[in-house]
Amino acid sequence: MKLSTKGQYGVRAMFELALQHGRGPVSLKLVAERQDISEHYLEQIIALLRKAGLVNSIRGAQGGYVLAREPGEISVGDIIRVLEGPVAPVECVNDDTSDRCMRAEQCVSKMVWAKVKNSIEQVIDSITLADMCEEAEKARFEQGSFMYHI
Amino acid sequence: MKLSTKGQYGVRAMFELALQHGRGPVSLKLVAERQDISEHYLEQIIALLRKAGLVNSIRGAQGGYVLAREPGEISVGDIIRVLEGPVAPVECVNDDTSDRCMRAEQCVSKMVWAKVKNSIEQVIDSITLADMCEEAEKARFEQGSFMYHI
DNA sequence: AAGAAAACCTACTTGTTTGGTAGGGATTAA
DNA sequence: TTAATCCCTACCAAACAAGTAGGTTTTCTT
Repeated sequence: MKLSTKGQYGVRAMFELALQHGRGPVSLKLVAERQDISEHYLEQIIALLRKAGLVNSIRGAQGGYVLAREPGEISVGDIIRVLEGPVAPVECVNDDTSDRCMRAEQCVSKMVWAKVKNSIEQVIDSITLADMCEEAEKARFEQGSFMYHI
Repeated sequence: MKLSTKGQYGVRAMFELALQHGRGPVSLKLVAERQDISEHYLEQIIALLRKAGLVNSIRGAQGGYVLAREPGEISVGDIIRVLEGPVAPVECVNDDTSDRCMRAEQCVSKMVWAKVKNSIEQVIDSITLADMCEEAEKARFEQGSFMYHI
């Protein structure tokens, strides 16, 4: 049940863009620096997010990336699905797959995976970048005490 | 957010043992056949479950495996943690790791992963093999109509 | 017009994991 | 004693992860 760095980096990069939202394009260099991610690797990740329509790019000097929608309109789930594929823990509970379940016993395990899938989706689809920004703002005021009550 | 076949096969094998619970040892051959899993591969998987104390083995002819505890005392989470490691979607929310979070921003994403982790754990720790058997029994009576309302 | 800052692109690399297979040895019921 | 069964180590091919390398193209600034 692991997330690859692609998903992690992607969320962190998008969060960084959300923090700067409304203040013009942000260069990848800055994002990579602030989030401590290899710039070149991040380039490949953000290319996927661009193709998926979650960010827009501005080329040339002083260019960079901006969120394609408001931070409140982009959820963690949107980002993860682009970078990691569908959240189904096993293939057979994936909506895209027309995979038939052959026996009743398998159905029972399938039900377990479906429950896992739903609970994950409920979490990641309910948290938007705006929520994360708000949380960060809150943390800033609480002066680090935040770290102790995650 | 994928589960490897190891986890899937493991749960299905344990479920099979639960169905036969109380009726003596079940050979790996039978389990593999019924669940359509490579016997040799399953051998490696069940070895891990044995070392973790979830099943006991009886060697020799007419031997096999039995659950080490009652089906109601073994959760899906117990099985998955043995075969897939801790359920933390990212390393930094793993209890075993003494990984310090360096910046407040990272904390925000960390909080997201912690929520995901908790919701997964709540599901897999609350479903026992006994629950799965009960569900299978129910499905048997509903004569296949079960398949359509997962 | 020149230079630099940026996005964009394809290919390569290195190590790890996955999902097994091969080939035996040890134990025990019949 | 023999067949069924668990037990063990080693090996393997393919895929994936997490980057690096080395460019091209676009556009702002001077």
